Amino acid sequence: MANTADTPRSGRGRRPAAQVRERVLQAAADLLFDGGMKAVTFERVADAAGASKTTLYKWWPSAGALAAEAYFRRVEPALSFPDTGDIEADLKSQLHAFVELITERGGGGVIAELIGASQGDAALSAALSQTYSLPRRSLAVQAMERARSRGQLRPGVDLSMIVDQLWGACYHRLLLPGEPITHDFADALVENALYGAAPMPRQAATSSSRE
Amino acid sequence: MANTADTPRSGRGRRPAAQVRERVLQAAADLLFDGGMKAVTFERVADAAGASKTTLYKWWPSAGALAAEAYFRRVEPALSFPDTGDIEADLKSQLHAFVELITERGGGGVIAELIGASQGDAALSAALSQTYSLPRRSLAVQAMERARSRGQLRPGVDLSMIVDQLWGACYHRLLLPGEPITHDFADALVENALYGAAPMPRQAATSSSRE
Amino acid sequence: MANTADTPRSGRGRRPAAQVRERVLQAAADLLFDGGMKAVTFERVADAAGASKTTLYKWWPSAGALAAEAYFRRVEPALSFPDTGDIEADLKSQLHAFVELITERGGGGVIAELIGASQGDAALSAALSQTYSLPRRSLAVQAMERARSRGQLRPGVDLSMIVDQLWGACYHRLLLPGEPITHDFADALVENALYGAAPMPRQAATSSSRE
Amino acid sequence: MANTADTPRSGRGRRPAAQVRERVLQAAADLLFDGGMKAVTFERVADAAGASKTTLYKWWPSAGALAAEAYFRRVEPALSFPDTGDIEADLKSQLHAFVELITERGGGGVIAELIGASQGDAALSAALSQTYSLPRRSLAVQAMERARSRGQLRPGVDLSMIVDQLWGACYHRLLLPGEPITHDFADALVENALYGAAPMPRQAATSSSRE
DNA sequence: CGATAAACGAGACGGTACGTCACGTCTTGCC
DNA sequence: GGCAAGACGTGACGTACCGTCTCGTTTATCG
Repeated sequence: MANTADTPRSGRGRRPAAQVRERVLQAAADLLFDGGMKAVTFERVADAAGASKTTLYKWWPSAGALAAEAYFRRVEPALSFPDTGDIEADLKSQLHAFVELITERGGGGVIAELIGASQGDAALSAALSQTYSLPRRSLAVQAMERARSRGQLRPGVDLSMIVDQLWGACYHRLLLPGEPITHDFADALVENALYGAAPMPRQAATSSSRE
Repeated sequence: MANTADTPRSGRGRRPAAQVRERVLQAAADLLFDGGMKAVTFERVADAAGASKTTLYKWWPSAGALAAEAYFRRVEPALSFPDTGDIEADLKSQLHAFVELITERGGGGVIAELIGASQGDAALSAALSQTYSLPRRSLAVQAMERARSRGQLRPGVDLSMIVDQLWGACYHRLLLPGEPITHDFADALVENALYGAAPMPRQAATSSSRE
Repeated sequence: MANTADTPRSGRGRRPAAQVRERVLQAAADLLFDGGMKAVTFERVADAAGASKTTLYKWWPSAGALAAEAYFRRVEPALSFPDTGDIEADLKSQLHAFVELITERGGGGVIAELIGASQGDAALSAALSQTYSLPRRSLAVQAMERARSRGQLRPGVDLSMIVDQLWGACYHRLLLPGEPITHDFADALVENALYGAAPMPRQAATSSSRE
Repeated sequence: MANTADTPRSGRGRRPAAQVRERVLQAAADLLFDGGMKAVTFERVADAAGASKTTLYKWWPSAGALAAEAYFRRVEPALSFPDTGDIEADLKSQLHAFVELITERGGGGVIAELIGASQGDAALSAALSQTYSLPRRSLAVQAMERARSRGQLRPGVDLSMIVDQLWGACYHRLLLPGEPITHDFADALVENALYGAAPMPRQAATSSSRE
């Protein structure tokens, strides 16, 4: 009943690993995009891909990890960070792209489910970190480092924290729904991260905290 | 006539609802705190509480929703927001308490798992919003409104966005691990949210500055 | 959702027992005739009759017993045994009526299910014996006693055994399907019960067997 | 490397089907013989046999069908029909054995419950027909055919009907209790089936019925 | 170039949990 | 005081996956 592909199934014996992997990831992505994470089951993926559960267990530590790989294989991350020389514009541009991703296309739900499933699935958590969150954080930090060297950011600021403040705010609204995720919201995030909410600049900008 | 002492419940007939609920929530909390979300199963909770699955299904739409109620019943939210007149101090104080919650005690993992499970469990998501995230967001916004009326925050700022920028940053590090969640991080979050990362105040802010 | 009757349900207080019984038996018969024995459940009957399970438990020892009473209430046994003076004709007439009952109308399945359920339901078994099988056996035996006194049956024959040989044969084909139950079959049963399958009358018709 | 001796089965993987079937049937028979049909539950059998419910569902369509197979596996049918050349003696011998089975040993109740459960359990009904009633009917009919060819039975008699008249009479008393099932009863059944209850042989033994 | 070993599909297996249904017992509240 | 309403513990139902394991087949590799 399975076997959605057109290739007539070469039989039972050994087949090239790459070919099997490809079919599996295709099937997993299909299931993921119209059924969510809970449709990505070793059982169902094996059936849909014409593969065997044993094979899946050999290559992926959990159904979540398989779903993650299938997802990123399909959406082709396109990891790049513009550098126009204006950090405010660059941050806004990136954040707009992110807002686009998690609101427009079905991607938002999938990302949310992946992050959700990664709590309590160590393998998926590791895969997400390595493939998704760490590279993105790193790119953003590097861009801000360049901006800081150009004098667009104060020297003492923790750049990684700013990543949390921008993207984390979006994830917050994605994972704990209740407030909308809009482009205006993205702009406000960047502006506030740069200029702050206080009416006046800090009087003595040097003081550290918790002393 | 039988069991006067230790077995407080005799047989099969109807028992007071409140009593059953209490036992169920106790059992669910126990399972949750030493086994995580995946230990909170209708099956196991019913068994541990001496209740019946049917009863659980009548009162809770999903195991996740039951876990959430059991969690909040036990950790007694203590929802309050200090108002010392100094919004920076108040925000830091609250954020420190939050950092404390999700790092020190076992609460962090549980909260993370609850949020994780709420992706893909609409009932749990609704329960979390209503019981947890919305009230907290509301308290913080109200405190900042008071601060704004005192002139400590610029009039045009979206206060709800600041909540996302502060707490969302912490959730970001909680749910997509890789960077530590520390008290210094909390302080830096508040300071940057108030004063921004740009070296100079906003250019258009000509009215007053360090001139 | 229940409450199929048109009477608008008189409320919650006490109601005349006879009225309640009537509604319950009607509802049970309805369920029985289009759903078989497995549809006659205390739960469903109570719901359909607008009665309470408590009430049903007070009056019937098991769902099977309730089904039996509902069945016999509806099909009105019409217990009578003709006596035309010709025992062969009378037996055939009765057996044809029985064949009619268990083949034509849906009665056959219900009777079979009742007998089936009575294995393992002592209350139903007792009810069936008392209401159904014993009276019928008794009527047939009495008719044959009259025939014997007229010289139409040999003196030494066990008349109750003949009942088993006639009706039991039909039940056999009803309960262990495989052979059809027809009117020819009924005729053959009566004829063989009267004249035997041996080609000649018993050689020494007086001698007993097992010697 | 582990469990060399007492625990013949280690873990979760696949095990030889025949082995599992054997254990399941043993457990089912045990439950059946001291608890009746209502003790033969997929749940309990699976537990007692150390098997999984899924496995049982794959091999048996209903708990009743499983019980039937377990029963016949244990009581080893020993299907044989003597042929001494005297049909009266042979029929009595077989009927005595049947009476023995359903009265002496616990078999009677089990058979009755199996037949009972087969009403409303199509799978069990089919299994009973195929394994139990049809072969037995066939053996008896064949024996009577041989007797008829020897001239011990009249040519026109429906032999299958005689099976119903003999065994059906016993089932009648088994399933609708009220009259005892004895060896004298068995003898009387055979004698009446052969020689009839009428005082004289049929006047015109050739007439057919219902014309 | 033919034997061997690796990898595969298929799927049965022991489990755990699901969500539902009915049982028989019990309490509450209405009439 | 009796009844409806219905919640309760119990236990079975039939299904879905899990992760492990056996089997037979096919293919690539190496002696």
